[in-house]
Amino acid sequence: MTTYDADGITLHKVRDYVWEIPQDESEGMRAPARVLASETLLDEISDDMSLQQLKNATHLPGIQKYALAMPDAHQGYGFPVGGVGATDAENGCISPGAVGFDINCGVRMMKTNLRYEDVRGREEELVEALFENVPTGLGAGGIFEGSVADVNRILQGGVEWALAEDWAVPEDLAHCEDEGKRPDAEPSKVPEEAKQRGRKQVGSLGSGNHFLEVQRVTDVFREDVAREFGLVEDQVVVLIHCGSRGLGHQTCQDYVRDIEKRHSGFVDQLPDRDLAAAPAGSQLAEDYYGAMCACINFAWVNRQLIMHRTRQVFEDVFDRDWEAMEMDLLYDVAHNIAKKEVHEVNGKEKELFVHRKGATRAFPAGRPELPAAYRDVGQPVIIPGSMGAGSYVLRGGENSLSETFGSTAHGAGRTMSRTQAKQDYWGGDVQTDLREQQHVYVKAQSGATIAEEAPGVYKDVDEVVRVSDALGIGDKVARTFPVCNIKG
DNA sequence: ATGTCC
Repeated sequence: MTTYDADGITLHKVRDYVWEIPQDESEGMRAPARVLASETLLDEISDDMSLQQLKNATHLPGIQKYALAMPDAHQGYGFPVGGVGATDAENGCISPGAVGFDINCGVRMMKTNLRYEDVRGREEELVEALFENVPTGLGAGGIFEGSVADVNRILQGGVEWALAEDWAVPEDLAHCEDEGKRPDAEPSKVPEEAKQRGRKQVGSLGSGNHFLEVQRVTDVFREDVAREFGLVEDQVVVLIHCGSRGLGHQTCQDYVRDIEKRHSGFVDQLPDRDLAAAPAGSQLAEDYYGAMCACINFAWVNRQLIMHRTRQVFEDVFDRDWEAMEMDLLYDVAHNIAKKEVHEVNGKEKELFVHRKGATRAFPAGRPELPAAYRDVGQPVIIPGSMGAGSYVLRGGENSLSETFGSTAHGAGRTMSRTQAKQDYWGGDVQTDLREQQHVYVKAQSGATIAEEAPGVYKDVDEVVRVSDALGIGDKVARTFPVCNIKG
């Protein structure tokens, strides 16, 4: 048997791109763990704490089948980014650390009918107009600023609120995961302080790896699926990557603390306090789930307002109505989320909390959750790469339901810490190189953010996507390359 | 990721 030794953790090769850490009950593992990666990616994944964190995740009560690391996995808070963990929704647990601090950090892609030649030569103008109109960075305010009562309406209604306030058209809802609204949202369970922070953050990009990028489609791999998605070579598209800002962060933080306090016995059984989980059925598990669903709605509204503002910017720059430019939403996918979903486990349908932290839902054709537009083809999966490498659109793969609880990767995944990146790169140089060598126009609030997000700090997104495609969990449909990018 | 320290 082929094995891979990673500093005290031995993985057994199950088949190409599938590696397993066998269950050791004496250690308290309640299931095996699996890493979906090529050996190249495994070399990078085993370089940080992510394999130990993945092993720790198998200790979560009620964990089903195996804890999973996607090809882009790297270490996170308690639970790896690029991790998937499904727990029994009745007798298991829910873990905020396995969702992530940025609840419903995610990405949406908006199409246009513009061609690359329509924007080439106007990058500077476009990037300036976007930077002027879309709030970026910390403390920049939001496109919409309201009262706590407004925040409550957003938390409850999701994109339905945006539609009622003329920040959306009905087609936007029809092209968003869950139609842009988690019905399980309980705004009353979101901490007051989180709502206060959220008041001024509705329609704001934030900082770190969040960005808005105009891109062009460079490659189409599956013509039939691309046609269904409305994607063609040379088409201009817009990618928006951001989350629930301080509101989601505060909510996660408060619930982790509460869980550690009120379920200390339960948490003490786990190998890492940062994995803190509330037992399914407990009041706190219910409260966290309701609050998290509300934060999910907030993040969808956040991306919706940014997208709608982008339509207005394009109207100004290109002097045409956005409808005439066919600026329609392709899809919006969550990257940090836990959801009640029904999956088959040992031949039986079971309701699970599927934690996807830095992982994308990748449902194939036929799943009832999919919107009408994609029910017969499979959902679009959007995987941002780096500013120098481009991004991918995939289609939920047939094998995802049996292999990954309907999930695949979410990005390139970092290989270098932010601190290290700022030592190795200078923002101004990265910006100049991108412009002169790759014709990519970047504008950011802070040079440090550009350094932190230098293309060199990321894994090879082509390799991540190649593995997803080979495993049949997410099929390659199209590739894009940046035109211009704004960030915090 | 994040009013990058309650």
